[in-house]
Amino acid sequence: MIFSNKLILWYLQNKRDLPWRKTKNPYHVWLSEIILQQTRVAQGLDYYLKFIDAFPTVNHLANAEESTVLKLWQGLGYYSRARNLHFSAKYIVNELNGEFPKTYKEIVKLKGVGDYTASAIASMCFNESTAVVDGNVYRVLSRYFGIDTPINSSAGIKEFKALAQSLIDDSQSGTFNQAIMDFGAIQCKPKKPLCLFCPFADSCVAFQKNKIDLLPVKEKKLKIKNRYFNFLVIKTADHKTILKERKGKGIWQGLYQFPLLESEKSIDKNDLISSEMFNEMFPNEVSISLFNKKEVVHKLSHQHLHTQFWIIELNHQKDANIDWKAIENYPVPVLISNFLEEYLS
DNA sequence: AACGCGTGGCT
DNA sequence: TAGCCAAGCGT
Repeated sequence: MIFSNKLILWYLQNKRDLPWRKTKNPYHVWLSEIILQQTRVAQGLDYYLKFIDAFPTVNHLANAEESTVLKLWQGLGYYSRARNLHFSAKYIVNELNGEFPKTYKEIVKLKGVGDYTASAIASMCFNESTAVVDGNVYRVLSRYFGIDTPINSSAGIKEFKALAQSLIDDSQSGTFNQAIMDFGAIQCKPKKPLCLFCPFADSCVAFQKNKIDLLPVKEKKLKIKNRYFNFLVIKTADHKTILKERKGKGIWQGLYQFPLLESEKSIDKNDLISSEMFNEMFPNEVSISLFNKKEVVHKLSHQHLHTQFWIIELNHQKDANIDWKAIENYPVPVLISNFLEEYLS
């Protein structure tokens, strides 16, 4: 039996029941695909339901404030996805007359939509025969065909895309794409794949050669950087504080946080008091205490943030204009929301 | 073309 | 535990 038929047969018996599979509404499918980029189904599912509820159509999304979109996205990570989603919703409403683009070529022009996402939407919603290549597809194909080209090399990206495209069932491309991804997620898992019950076992090169654990091949990982964050948590006598929006290019763009003093290494109270930033913000006497006796280490994929929360109480601060009760309306990183939960409990 | 971008689950 | 990985994309 040819690859696609065997795969789809497996899929029909094993597929997961997921809400975005009940529809061909391209806006809903688009939303689900953006949420699921580098994100597990279990983590993204609630966000999908919340977004569909808050923004039932692309018009609703386009008309929202960016901070509202980010607030709903809070906790999901990779926040550029939310900003690009919102940007593209406005583009669809304003430039495309509210009509979702219908071909791969047009869909891939949306900001935040690359080859994978455009292929997924085009195949699932518009029956265009464009093969998806995500982490699951790399794993399934590298194992089944015994390909050791690094999946994150430019040669590998081309090779696997062409291979996937050669295997796709043109008459049911959307089903094929979902099938190969579900197969990778459920059966051909990264660790401990279910080879003993696998319908492809007798023709899988990696299984036959006992190389399952060696594939796929991935080139070097990047080094993790340590950073030292000191948040100045201001509390005035009339229950006000300061939050600042993160601008620029780094992490958490568009999210809010307490005023931040970043240092080269961990600092103590004396270091804090003698810093330029501290003296500019607090020319008069204030009460300072370190909230977390042990450094909080917040781990991002590429940075470890060694964090201290300094509680600074004072009578009045001219820039402190956010009521403590209003903090919950602002989108904040998980690091900040974890602190707030502990501090306010 | 390599790197930056979050968070959480699994081993 | 520390590292790997997850329905990738932008620059």
